[in-house]
Amino acid sequence: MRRVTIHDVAGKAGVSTAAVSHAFNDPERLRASTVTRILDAARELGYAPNPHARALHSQRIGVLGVLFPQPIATVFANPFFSSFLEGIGSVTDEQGIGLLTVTPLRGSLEHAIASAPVDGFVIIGLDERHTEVAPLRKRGVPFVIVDGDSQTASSVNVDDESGAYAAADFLLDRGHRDVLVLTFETPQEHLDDPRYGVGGRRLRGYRRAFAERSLGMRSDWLIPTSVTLHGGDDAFSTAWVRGARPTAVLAVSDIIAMGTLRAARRLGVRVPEDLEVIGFDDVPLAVASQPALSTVHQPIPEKGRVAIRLLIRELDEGGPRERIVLPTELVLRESTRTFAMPARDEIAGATKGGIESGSKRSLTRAAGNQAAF
Amino acid sequence: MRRVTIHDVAGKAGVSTAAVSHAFNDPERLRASTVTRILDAARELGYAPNPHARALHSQRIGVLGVLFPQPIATVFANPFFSSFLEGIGSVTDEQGIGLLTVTPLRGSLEHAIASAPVDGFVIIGLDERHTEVAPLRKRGVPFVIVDGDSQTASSVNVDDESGAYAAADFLLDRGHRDVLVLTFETPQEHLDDPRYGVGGRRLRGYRRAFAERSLGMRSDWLIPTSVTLHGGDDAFSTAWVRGARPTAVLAVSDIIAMGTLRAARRLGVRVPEDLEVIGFDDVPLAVASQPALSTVHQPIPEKGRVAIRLLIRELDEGGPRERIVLPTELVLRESTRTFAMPARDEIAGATKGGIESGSKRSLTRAAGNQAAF
DNA sequence: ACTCCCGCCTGAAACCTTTCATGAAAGGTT
DNA sequence: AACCTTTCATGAAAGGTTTCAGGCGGGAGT
Repeated sequence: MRRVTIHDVAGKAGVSTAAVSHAFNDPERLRASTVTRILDAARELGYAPNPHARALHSQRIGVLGVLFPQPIATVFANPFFSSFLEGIGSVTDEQGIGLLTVTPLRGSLEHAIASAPVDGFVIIGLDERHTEVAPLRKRGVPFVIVDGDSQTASSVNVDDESGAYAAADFLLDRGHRDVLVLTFETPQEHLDDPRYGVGGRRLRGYRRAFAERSLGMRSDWLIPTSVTLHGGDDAFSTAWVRGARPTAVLAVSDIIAMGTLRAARRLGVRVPEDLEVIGFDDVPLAVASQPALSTVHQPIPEKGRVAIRLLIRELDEGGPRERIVLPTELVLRESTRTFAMPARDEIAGATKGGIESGSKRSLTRAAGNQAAF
Repeated sequence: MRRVTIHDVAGKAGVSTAAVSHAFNDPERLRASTVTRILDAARELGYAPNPHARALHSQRIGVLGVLFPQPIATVFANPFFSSFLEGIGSVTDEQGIGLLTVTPLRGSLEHAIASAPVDGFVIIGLDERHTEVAPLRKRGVPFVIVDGDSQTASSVNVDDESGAYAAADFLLDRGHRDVLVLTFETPQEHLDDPRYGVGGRRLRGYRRAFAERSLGMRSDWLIPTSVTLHGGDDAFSTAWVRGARPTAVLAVSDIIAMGTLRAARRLGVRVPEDLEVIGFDDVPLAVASQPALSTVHQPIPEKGRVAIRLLIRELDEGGPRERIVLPTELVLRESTRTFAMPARDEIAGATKGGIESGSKRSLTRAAGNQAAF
């Protein structure tokens, strides 16, 4: 059973293939009666233009790729990425563009990139230094880098350092000195390198707040762990069991922070009375956790939207390269002690757009100031 | 700046284009030295085979689509789908297959389907009755239906009815009579139709348990709501404000149930003392919620894995059509009163494979039969 | 002396669509 | 009646790859 092609339709409608093509792409050029005749024939045969053939000719497939360096299972397990994809998807849906998640295939990201039928990439968690990215440039495939730097492409980042600084500053201000810091697992030599990804930049923010008070971060209280509930749970409880008695925790990611919350509950440590916890990201769940998580808010879906719009613009108009930095903002909820209780409607509104709607605007650094709520 | 093609490489390496093709696809056929010469030239020029051209010829693009009837933002906002995609992704990654999320583009699912460059579809939440699906059949594009029925294609389902029955049965057994039922928003005429999707089947399960005791479900206590935290929160608090005083809640989805938990906390209703709550799905978060949610477990990632494997098999070998029904199982945690406290390691293990692995003493009746995989 | 086979490589067709340049028919003008 | 414009439709090329069916030069078998 061969697939039905434009020729079959042309035959059935008694016209040339060119006419069929026009009927689909530029019906104005044909007499109306011809168009309907062709379309009828097409429907009857179940014909739809072959996307590959079309793409071959037009050099456009109408699909954009989102490139992750992790296996896809890791991606979907992480609420941060879901939220990010949600932002991207809201734009692509509306623009009629498909979305391909590109992850290492059989472990090879290079292969995945080469064989992805897409017009361009949003790349997250990887930057130009990585060997997989360079060939894209060479092949002239446009891309936008998120959470990373680029000399040649547009990038979208968030003011990680200021956000992290604000969180640490807040805790140190309240007198905390025994602060446990939970960070991403990274090759040790890069752990702290601000050029090396999000983790490095956040850590630098923490460090600055310490340094300003002539304090140091204890290196054995800087614990790398995996970005899962379990990772945060494990990191905290292990430290606890070994005798550490922090009065506060700074986590570079909300899921890690939420794992800490869980461990604390199990260990009978009260949050925020005995332990204050501040995460990073403000994933949609942060507001729903128990106690609601204080965290450094970054506009995750917005980040996706901005990135994909930049990419689309580059594709359509070859717009100029841009480097965008979105603001971060410390949001205090129940995992830190505050006098102002969190507003009720913050909770109620969370599912329907919540945080976004409010105050945030300036594209550079709103970070450093305290919560807007 | 034209894209580099196979001709350029052939020219540079001094061979025919066919040789270049072989170097990439079937290097055995060429002398080793020729292969390296060609590959070197290719690398130098930054050549990678054009996926569209390749697909045009081979009739295969190496991408599978997951078809959702909702906008993509809704999809990624729902942990159920994330978990489902996680399962699918674990297989596609390993098999070297790309994954395209196909959602209505500019509101048109039909258009999205026609223009998707994929070799086949996993369709969820839609079945053959829907007009969008029929053309696929006609065009000979293989697909597998999840959570729906099909006369002609393979399908993967879960024993919704038995699972729901078990939940309702459990509550009624304990003497509850004032049970609030929270269900999906659906065109009213189909609300209860078991042929009409997952919601209908679950409702039927609840109803059966009621009927067996000659009880009826009060129709004004059957509340349709949106599948979000907010939806569950809202549905419960609205009912409460209107004077309803249920002693138990059955929700057809965990997110709805979790919304209920949130509302109850706000209203000062203690769970499980004053109110017992049972969800459906057992999303990864259910175990992490506070209190941990009792729910009807369904193997979500497994469902994805089974579906995609079925699809791949059909593509590769044209395997026969199958209808798979995976079991569901009532899992009691903290949102219902039990004497057995939930095992500690159930919580700790949740992030790393959790539920599946161990401890779940089958609390009622594992519904359905074990899957083929 | 002829055919066959071998190892390595190539020419050209096929995959399906879009688009450019062109042609034919119909209708209007002088 | 001759000529010009429009309007509608077409033939053929192009887009990049894969694969089928050889070709080439020479050694082995008969």
